[in-house]
Amino acid sequence: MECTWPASRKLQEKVKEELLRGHELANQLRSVVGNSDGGLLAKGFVKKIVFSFTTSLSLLTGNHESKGEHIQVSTGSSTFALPTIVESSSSWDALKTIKSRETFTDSSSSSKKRKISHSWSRDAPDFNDDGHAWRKYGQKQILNAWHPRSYFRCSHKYEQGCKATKQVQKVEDDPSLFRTTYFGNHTCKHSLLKSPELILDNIIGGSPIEESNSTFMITFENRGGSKPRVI
DNA sequence: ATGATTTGACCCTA
DNA sequence: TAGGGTCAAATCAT
Repeated sequence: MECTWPASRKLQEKVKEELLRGHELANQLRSVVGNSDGGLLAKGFVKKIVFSFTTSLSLLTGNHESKGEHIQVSTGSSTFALPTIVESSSSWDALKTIKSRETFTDSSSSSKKRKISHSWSRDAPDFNDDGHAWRKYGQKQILNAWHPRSYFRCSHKYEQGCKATKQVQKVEDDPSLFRTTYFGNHTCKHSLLKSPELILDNIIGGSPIEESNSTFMITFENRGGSKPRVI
């Protein structure tokens, strides 16, 4: 009956920290690459990013034995599986905090809605600091969720055909945080980069990551812009 | 007056 | 058919 909630939560917090850090560094890397050839600076950032994600993945794979369940993480060009860190039978709530409906698909889950191939989500106290102009076009109460989900599209959708959208929902465990899930790339002129994709070598595989030969791509739909914006 | 938000209805997908 | 995603008219804010 009782689950391993506290331990899992602590772990999740750590993982979240690391992933956010990775994202932060990725943004810096994009700036560097965007302004110049990159070179050594870019390499340094890439190393740090790799380390962040390595730490996260080690936490996910090292301390908790998989029971055969996996979360599929779609990164656009590739999909890899991570073992879940919750007990399969004990904690639906915990599972919910980890799995975004669109970002992750669980083979045993009953998630019904459309599959989204490019998405990325983050938890932050402020959901409107991503440097883009968004326009809210809907809000819905979601089944089994305490908080409604808000739907935003790029303000330049019609003038420039930008297809970027995002969904914002309060984190159930921590209502002071907003979980923002981004879909699609910004194609509007205000975007600094067209497709912020990072290809990282030596990541993942389930084995020591430094020694892995696999390659995977991380796609961030949001950009660390500087333009203050209003929703 | 204009643009943004709200909200109920409708559409689409699993 | 249920439920998430989007539309669009009404309302609100500037």
